[in-house]
Amino acid sequence: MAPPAQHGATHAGSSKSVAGSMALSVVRAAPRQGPNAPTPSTSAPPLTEQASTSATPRPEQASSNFAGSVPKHWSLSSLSSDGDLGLQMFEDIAERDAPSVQPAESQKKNPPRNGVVSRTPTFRSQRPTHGPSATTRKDKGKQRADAPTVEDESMDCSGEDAHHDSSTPSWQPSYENNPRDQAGQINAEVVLLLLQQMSGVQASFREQAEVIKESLETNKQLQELLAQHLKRFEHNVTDEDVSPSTPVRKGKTTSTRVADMKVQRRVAQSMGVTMPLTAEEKERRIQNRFTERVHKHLYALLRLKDMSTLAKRYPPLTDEEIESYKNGEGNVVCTPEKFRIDFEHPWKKFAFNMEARAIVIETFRAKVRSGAFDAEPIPERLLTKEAIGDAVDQYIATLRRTYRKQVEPPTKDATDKAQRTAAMTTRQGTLYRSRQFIINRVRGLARHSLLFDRLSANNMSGDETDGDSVKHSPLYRIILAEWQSLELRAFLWAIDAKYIGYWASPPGSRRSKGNPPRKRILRDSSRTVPGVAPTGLWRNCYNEAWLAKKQDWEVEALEITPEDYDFTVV
DNA sequence: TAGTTCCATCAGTACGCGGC
DNA sequence: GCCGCGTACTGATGGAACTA
Repeated sequence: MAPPAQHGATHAGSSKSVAGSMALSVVRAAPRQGPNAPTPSTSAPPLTEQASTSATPRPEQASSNFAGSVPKHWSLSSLSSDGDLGLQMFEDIAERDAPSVQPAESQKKNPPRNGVVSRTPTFRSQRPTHGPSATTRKDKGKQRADAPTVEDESMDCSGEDAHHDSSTPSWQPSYENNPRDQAGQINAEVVLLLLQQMSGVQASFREQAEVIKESLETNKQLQELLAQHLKRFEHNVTDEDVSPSTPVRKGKTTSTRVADMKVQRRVAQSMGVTMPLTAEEKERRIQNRFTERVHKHLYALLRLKDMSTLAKRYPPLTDEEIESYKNGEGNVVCTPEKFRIDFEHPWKKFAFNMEARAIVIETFRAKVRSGAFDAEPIPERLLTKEAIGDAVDQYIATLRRTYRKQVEPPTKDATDKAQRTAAMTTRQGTLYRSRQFIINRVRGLARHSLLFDRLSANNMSGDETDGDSVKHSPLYRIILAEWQSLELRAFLWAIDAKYIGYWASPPGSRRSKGNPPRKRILRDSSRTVPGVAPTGLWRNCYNEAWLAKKQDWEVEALEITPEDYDFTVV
């Protein structure tokens, strides 16, 4: 596979350019090493989750397979209602088996479409073929209209519907009163039919039991998986170890933990589960809303429509103005009506700015007291002068940055460089989240969460636009992170291929909406940068040549786990 | 219309430097 | 040594683009 040839399509195109790279040799070598090789096999088209987890039917599969054997409104959730399930099963079996004992005339009325039984391989396909085909079930509505319904057959059992008495088993010894009973040969056929019918019903019950058992097992596995995710989710919030056997890197930043939580939420969503907000997320929302309100308040005091006029509207005070302010002449004042900030002088030590700061705080408190935010009140603990002051100070730092940019605009090169850097950082974040997602979503990859617990977005390799301009669809040239070993790179690219596979054909639905994941390729011209090496990884995660260049104390600080990590991707 | 990726921009944090 | 400021780095956020 082409390295992160995240799309299979890039394999061929990049193979030539990648030929000289060491990474390719690893990637290419993988298929020859067999399935048990330590490096992941990535030569095949990106594996989908379906392929990787085909041994056990997923809940989506289970429920869809079930659709062929139980009424359509039935779902996994129905498992909680045994009584209902039993009734639905009985209805289904009775309906399904009915055609086998229908009078010839009735069978002519409802022949299987195309005369053949065409089915997809489902649980049901393992059953004896005496049941109805999937195509006959498709006509269920019409069949119910034309042929006896389940309810009709139930009535037959009670002997209330005379025209079914020859085909419907009854537990009452009725042959003594049945005219045809007197012709013993007919009775024998009836008995034979009954025996066959009972045998079929028993077999159906056994099959249904198997289906339910499998479904319960699938459901149980799903619940276990979700429980694991929830546990990890909570763990991310509390930053406590799940167990001694799962060492977790403590150095993850708050924002990375937030990103991890979002990934967990997306994983749960892909399984049809909505996770409740954690305490940390609730607190963050409150804090963010508070900060946003303070910012808007300051923005209103400055009477700004947008940031573009900040420096023009608020030039620094002249020496004369400063002197006048100090003397209290009243020519230069800072009031809510004539609010002003001097972005050249210090924010917390320049008297004029100190007064401006106090005005922001007091007017915001007055705004709160007037009931401006009563719809979604701000907690009392955030209404202190200190808390409001902190929020103001943070925003002033941003405003000062904006001011300086307007007074001394950066050069185009500097702007371009900053934009490229920001874009690459964002892509690293996207890469991290997508890798986290597939690790958490695909059961067979779950064990690699141990590795990802020690990684952050800034540990991912970067990339840059391949070529002078962005084309559609754009190609991104990988920037290698020097600290990563070849095995780790190959593993990460294999994970990327998995994600592409999942994105292209998510289980139970069509291709994912939205832009495709970016295509990343390795070129001969690909740059190598030192990158940010995480601590606590296994020794085969780090590049030996890179380690050899490090000082002893630097290597020690990495706290390398003295074991090899098993990068196998199945 | 919804969900995803991308980019540009905003915002928080850490660190270095200089003045006091 | 402390404090304020500037800078760089990093992640979050919002809107555009895109597609099912």
